[in-house]
Amino acid sequence: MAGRPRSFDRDAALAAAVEQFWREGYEATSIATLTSAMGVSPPSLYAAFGDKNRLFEEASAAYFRLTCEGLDRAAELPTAREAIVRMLDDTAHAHTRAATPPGCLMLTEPRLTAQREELHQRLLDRLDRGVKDGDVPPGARTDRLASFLVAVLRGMSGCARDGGTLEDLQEIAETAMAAFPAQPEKAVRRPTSP
Amino acid sequence: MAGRPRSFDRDAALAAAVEQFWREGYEATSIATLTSAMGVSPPSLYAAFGDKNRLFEEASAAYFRLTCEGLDRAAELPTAREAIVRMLDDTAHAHTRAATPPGCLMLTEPRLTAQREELHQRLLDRLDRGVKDGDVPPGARTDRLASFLVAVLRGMSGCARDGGTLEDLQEIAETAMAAFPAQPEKAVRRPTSP
DNA sequence: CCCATTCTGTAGCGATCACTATTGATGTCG
DNA sequence: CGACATCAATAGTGATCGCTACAGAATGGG
Repeated sequence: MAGRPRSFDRDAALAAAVEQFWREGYEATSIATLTSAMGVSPPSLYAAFGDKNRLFEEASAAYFRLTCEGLDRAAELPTAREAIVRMLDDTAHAHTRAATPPGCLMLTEPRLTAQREELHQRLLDRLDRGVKDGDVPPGARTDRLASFLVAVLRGMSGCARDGGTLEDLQEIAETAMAAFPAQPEKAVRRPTSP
Repeated sequence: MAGRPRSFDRDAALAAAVEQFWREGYEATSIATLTSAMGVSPPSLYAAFGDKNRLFEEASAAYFRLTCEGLDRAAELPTAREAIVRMLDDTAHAHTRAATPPGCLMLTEPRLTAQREELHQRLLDRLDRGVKDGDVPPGARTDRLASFLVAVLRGMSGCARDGGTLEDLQEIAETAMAAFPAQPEKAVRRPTSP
């Protein structure tokens, strides 16, 4: 009932697939480049991962899981502002690491709309928690802010793809944070009319 | 010395090519879809436009020219803030028009890095003019601001590609404008120490 | 050992890729 | 009209696409 064991590390092969999809995107990545990068012949690839679509789904899910771990760690910071700053800075680093392709698979790949929506939701959740905790002003449009942040993240990814450096991305993030609503003061000062 | 005249409108065919590249990108657009959309047989296409690369260059150049016309019109507004607001709003409309594909060819296509650099330069020029005109504070980091704005534009394009509406994009633009430096006051008030 | 089972590599499937040789149609010229 | 120049359409180039049939190699159970 037992047959010949597979001769390659499935996780390592998947990681190689992640990198390929990350670097070139789904459409531009061919089975030939995948088999070459993964060190696996086509029949083995299809036996282990199904078809190109399912391999991509598994690869993007693995990528997404890692990304979310970073987001969750940043979200634990005491205030929403600190959490968002950390997320943006982590992103700047992740998009410009020499060991990995520039930019972000999740933010670039057209078919990963669902992942981007989940990213939006996670940002929104952290912002709403900030409102509840009192470190974000109660009138803040958290939904708009989350959409804005997703747009900025996307812009950072694109900038990295175009050769932007870590510093370039950090400057974008820093500039974007100027749009973050100011911390509410303990006593709200009523503006005086002229 | 004169031969048979071409039986199709070159400009109309180019416009159809622009739309195809705009909708699907360079790689995903095949000669077959182009000839179908342009109403031209392959040999005619190659005779009139060279190869796929040169057709794309001509198409993206035409797209870019139209985009720049809009930017130049917006740049004529009296202050840099007004100009940028207008640019963002025009972009929101252009990315969500029903008659054209969602998003932006220039901001999405990987190989159009040069066009994005020129966009950055145009934004920077307008911001620097704002500093010279006095409607942007002299200490403003216009280069960072321009990079930030390109990132936001890219984010808006991506949002539109994911199905974002005109209102979604306008909210992103409005939120981004909170990062625009405040108009300098006539008399600078020195902050008092506590 | 033999057999069943599962993996591996070669080799190739039909379809599509960007692109073009060939042939015939259609125009302007003398 | 005939000569010539240019375009258009069919058909097909070799290469590559995603994917798989087939045959040999490596395991565990009897």
